Amino acid sequence: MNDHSTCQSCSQRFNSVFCKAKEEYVNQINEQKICNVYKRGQILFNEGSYPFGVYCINDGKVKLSHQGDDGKEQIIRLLKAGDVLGYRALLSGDRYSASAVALEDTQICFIPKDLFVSVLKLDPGLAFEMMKLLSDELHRAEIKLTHLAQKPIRERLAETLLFIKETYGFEEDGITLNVRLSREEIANLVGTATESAIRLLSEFKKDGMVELDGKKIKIMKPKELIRAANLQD
Amino acid sequence: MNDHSTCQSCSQRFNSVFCKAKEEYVNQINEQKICNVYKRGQILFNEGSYPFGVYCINDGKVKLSHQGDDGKEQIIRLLKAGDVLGYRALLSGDRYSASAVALEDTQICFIPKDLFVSVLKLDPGLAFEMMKLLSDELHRAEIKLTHLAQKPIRERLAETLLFIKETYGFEEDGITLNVRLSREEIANLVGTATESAIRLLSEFKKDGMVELDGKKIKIMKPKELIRAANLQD
DNA sequence: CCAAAAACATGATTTTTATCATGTTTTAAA
DNA sequence: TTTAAAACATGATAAAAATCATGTTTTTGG
Repeated sequence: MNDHSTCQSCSQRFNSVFCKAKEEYVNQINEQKICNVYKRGQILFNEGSYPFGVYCINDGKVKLSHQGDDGKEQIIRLLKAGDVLGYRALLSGDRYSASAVALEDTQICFIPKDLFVSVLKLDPGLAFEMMKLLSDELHRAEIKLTHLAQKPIRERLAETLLFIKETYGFEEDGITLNVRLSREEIANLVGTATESAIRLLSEFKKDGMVELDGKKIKIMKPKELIRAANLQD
Repeated sequence: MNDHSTCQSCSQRFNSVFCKAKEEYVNQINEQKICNVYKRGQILFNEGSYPFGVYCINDGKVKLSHQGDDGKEQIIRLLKAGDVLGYRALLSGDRYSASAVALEDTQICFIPKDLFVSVLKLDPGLAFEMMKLLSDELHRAEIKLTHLAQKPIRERLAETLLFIKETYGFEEDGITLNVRLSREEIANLVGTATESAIRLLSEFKKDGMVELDGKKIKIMKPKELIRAANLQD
């Protein structure tokens, strides 16, 4: 289960924030990190528990989601190889405000809190990268917030499909979204009822914009999808 | 218009992030900052323009808002004395993604980009404070995102009134919210149509939870308002 | 391979929310 | 002060979206 060699060089291969740290610190991190494999559906951490470090995805996919007051899941981020997670709560000095679950079998490195914090103190370059990362996330969250408040569900679903494409890309065929999400998960990403997401996806299919084959989603007409998302930026 | 002495000691008086910097840097900031007074309705900066530094509110109130794709305003933050703004775009290396407007006559210090960045590089304590600030904002944005996706407007309006109370507090009477916002601005904070916000406020009044006197809003039954907001946390 | 559960799909209905219309009140500028 | 514009208010209507109901298909564990 615990395999150092698996991601000995992960921070080099992928351009995670840790690449921006000074070499000596990168080496320190590589020595002390702990690598694990999480099966599809396994929980990395749970909303409400205390952070003991940060996670860096070596290979695989992870969803980060809030539990709404009525228990409904809201997916707030999708993560891929090279992405870091768990830093928000750690830097705030909070418990986790979201849960992280592997969307497929995933290799993940764990960097202990003390190491992370001490390197962050000694290396302004890494600190800047973290600030940039946080700023970018904040930006994304604010845009999403505005769209959630102002755009109809049809547009938000189109935008979500494009976002999934941006995040995980296509399979070798160049049209199939490279991730398997349930309709419920798509709904929880869009912020709508599952039935609504299903219905709209069927509409998109009827319009020829997508093709549906179980959890496989093929983007047939990207340009029309962009129009359906009604994006100005 | 430009008055150094006005807020010579602002970073001491209010507990802004800059207090956490080392004394020599605080002094440097105090020397180089530029203070201005903005009249109610005046723009500090506009969405799409480039940041040349960060702003620190010495006294007064500011709203930060996005322009939705159809031109509708979405207020994403309310700021008060001691708060810093403009750092998100600067740290991301972006243009401003939001506009800042004074809600009343407001004293604001401007700290040039180069100074801010150089102090940030030299002082890990300040860098940590900035990371904490960003993390907290990100947290707030994610919670708001979930509520926007999952809660009905009535609950969100109640929550917004409580949020205004948390941010600006009460007037001397202990019940009147200490800020004047138009119904439209309240709607743009809640994320709904102006008429809906007006209607719900009237309902709250009928239920005896608030009293309305023009733009003055009095919170008569805070506990019932908390119940109406249906907050678990 | 089979059975049960979960996920998907779609129609009908209800609820929520936005929009439109119209009148009143407040605010601000001449 | 007066007057036009903006903000506020509220009813009526339309549109959007959630919920409920029911059947089908796909997954998954034994």
